Amino acid sequence: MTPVRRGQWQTAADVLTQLTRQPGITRAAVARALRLSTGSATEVTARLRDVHLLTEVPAPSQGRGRPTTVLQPHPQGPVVLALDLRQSSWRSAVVALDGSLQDPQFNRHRSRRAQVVMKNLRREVQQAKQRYGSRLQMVSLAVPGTVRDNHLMQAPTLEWAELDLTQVTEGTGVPLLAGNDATLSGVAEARTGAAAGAGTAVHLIIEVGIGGTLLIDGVPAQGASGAGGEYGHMPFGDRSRPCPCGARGCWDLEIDGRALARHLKQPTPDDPVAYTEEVLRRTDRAARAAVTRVVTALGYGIAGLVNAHDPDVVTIGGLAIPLRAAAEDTFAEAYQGGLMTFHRTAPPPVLPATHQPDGPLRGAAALALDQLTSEPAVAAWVAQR
Amino acid sequence: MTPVRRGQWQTAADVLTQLTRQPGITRAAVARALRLSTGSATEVTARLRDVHLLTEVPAPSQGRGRPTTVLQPHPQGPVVLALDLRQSSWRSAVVALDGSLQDPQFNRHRSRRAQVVMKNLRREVQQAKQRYGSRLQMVSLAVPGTVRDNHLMQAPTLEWAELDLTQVTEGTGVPLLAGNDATLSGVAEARTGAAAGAGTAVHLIIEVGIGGTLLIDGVPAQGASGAGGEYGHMPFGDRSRPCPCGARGCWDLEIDGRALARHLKQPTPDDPVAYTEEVLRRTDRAARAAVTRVVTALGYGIAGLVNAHDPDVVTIGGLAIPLRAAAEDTFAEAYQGGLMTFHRTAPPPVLPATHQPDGPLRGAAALALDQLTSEPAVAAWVAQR
DNA sequence: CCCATTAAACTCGTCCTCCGAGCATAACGG
DNA sequence: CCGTTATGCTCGGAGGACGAGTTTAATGGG
Repeated sequence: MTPVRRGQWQTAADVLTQLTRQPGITRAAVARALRLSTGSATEVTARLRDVHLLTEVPAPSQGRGRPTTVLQPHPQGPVVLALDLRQSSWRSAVVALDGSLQDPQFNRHRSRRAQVVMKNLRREVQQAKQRYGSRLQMVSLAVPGTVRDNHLMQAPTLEWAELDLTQVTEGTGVPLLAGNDATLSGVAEARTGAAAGAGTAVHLIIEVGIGGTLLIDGVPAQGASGAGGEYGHMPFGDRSRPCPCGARGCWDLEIDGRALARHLKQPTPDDPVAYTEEVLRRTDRAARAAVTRVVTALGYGIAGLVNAHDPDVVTIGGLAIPLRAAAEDTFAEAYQGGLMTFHRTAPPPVLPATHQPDGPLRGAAALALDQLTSEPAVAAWVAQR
Repeated sequence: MTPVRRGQWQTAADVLTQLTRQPGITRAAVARALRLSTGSATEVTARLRDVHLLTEVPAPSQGRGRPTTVLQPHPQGPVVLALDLRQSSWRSAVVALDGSLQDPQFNRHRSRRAQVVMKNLRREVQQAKQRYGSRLQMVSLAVPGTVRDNHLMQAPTLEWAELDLTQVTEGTGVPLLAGNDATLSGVAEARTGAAAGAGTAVHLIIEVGIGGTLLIDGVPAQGASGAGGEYGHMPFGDRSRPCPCGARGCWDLEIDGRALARHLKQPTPDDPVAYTEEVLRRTDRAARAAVTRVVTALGYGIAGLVNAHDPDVVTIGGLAIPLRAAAEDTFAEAYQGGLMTFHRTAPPPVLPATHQPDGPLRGAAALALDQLTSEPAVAAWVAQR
């Protein structure tokens, strides 16, 4: 086998990366972005066409000048299977190099037992493998829990024990990329959502507890083993209060349905999300007071994260959006009040996430595409053919 | 986000980067690390020699085989002036491409007034410019305060108002790179210190308050404007307590000399560092109890950061080292107790920083060298000659 | 309706880097 | 002293990117 020369496909890989970042981009736009001469652009696209990585279709003309072409993934090009596992359902989509979700599927769990769910996911992977063969280059899986080296460590909503997620791709030989759903929805926001273009972004999502991630140039800070972003377990709260995670005083305990129930002197709800929505609909003083306390804890915590990370923007998802909306002034006051003085003149905006239901799926796809459009992966794809 | 384009001098830049990471590295070792053929290594070193970026000296032979050469910065090569501004003194050193500190200087402030100190620093820069001419490619400045876009925003120890730091290089045309001292000492630890080789590292240093940084692959998470890493202003403390930074409940207020004084019911000390050292020398019960409280706050806070960032290693500097040493069991208990369960089997080690006094200077140099050894900078150096 | 204008694609010679194979060299050690 | 070993050196060749020159396909004013 001929050894692959260093960087041979670097520019080709860069072109593909552009395609994933801006679906529907034209060849001329790519050339401008990468500062390629038109000659180089001609050559690199021809090469990519030859190896079935992209096709070109005439672009609608925009004013004078010879019309350019729109770059599109090749119909025989590589694809990724993106999976999003949730508490009561799971979703899947096939993703080509432009990041568009094809053939999206939604399925309810019939059983929530880990082994049954795993089996269903494995079947989905096997079907994709059958359908796409060697075009299927990667499976990317979002899960609602702490992920570490493709193992699920803690999944409070699913109530599963530690679980090896690689069984999802077992027998297919397709590489797996598993990640936390909050982290991945953050990736989606940072790439094509409310935090698009931000150098540093903080993403937070409240469902049961709070999840999130720090994103630097669209790349999540995953930590040593992929378990980074557990902001819910920073001790922003009352240190006397134990958290199921094992620590004490976690922020988690101050900002979700369990906190509302505690403030309302009710037992811990079975479904904290539904419970929160219910409390948000109430208009009585006790409910409003409980919401105020939770929103205050949210605003202060976000301010602390802004102090620590100095992001361009903060994006929030899940229950954080209606919670803030229910007490906007309270939130603004807590957020401002928690900021260091010099941040106050132009505090980073706290924006609602734009990808809401698709976030984890799109983020999972984006991280997989990062790998597929790396130089070694492109070189390997060419060699494989 | 922006893909790295492989320019003409990419491999040459890679070689120089290797040199900054491992001073005294041999040509053969570089070739192995970068997977270059011996032919390419010969060519790239010859090219770098031609443009005065490095020289080679015979390496002491290590066993059989033709001896290789040690790569060294060229005597006419580019240099960086590294400056470390402290509360009562400032240091400087000239740094060549191997990161070694040449001509280190130590100076006490005669006056601590901002304008006087700035003038002295400017004079140092001008002298370096005179001595090194166009070889002086960058000035890298560490300051004990929050830095944002080369402006000093807050400097509690210096008691200075907001200050434009670019005046330090005014008139010389040399680019300035200013950064927080704690951040830069973290860079030094992550590159060549206690966190060397760590993918994700958290660095914390207590002097007056606590400073620190998150390092990913040796690169500090600087945030949108360079003010990232203000971990001291996360609300790990008592929310009723206002912080001079403008926020409330800051961790800062729980872990330094000011916290000790509060616990001991004494007025806020003028010099919290000296005060802390004094309390650490005391053996009475009240002092021990105060230290215990502070060390507990330190351990819990670090655990929270570990939960959030999942680092390979945590490095601590400044007063954090003697504080922990004064109550090791207390620290270990708080640290363990604050971790999420799955972190407890193999918690990241909390190691004392190894670069102590040189940290900021070495970190400042390292970040400047990152820029000098980038492909565009190498290409620019070649074009300039 | 034609043609100047415009923007982009295409062609091709050249430069540059890196590779690999073959050869040369400088150490060690029996 | 010579075989072994690791490395450096030389040179032909491959391939990507550039840039200058040319061609092409659109617009829009006269």
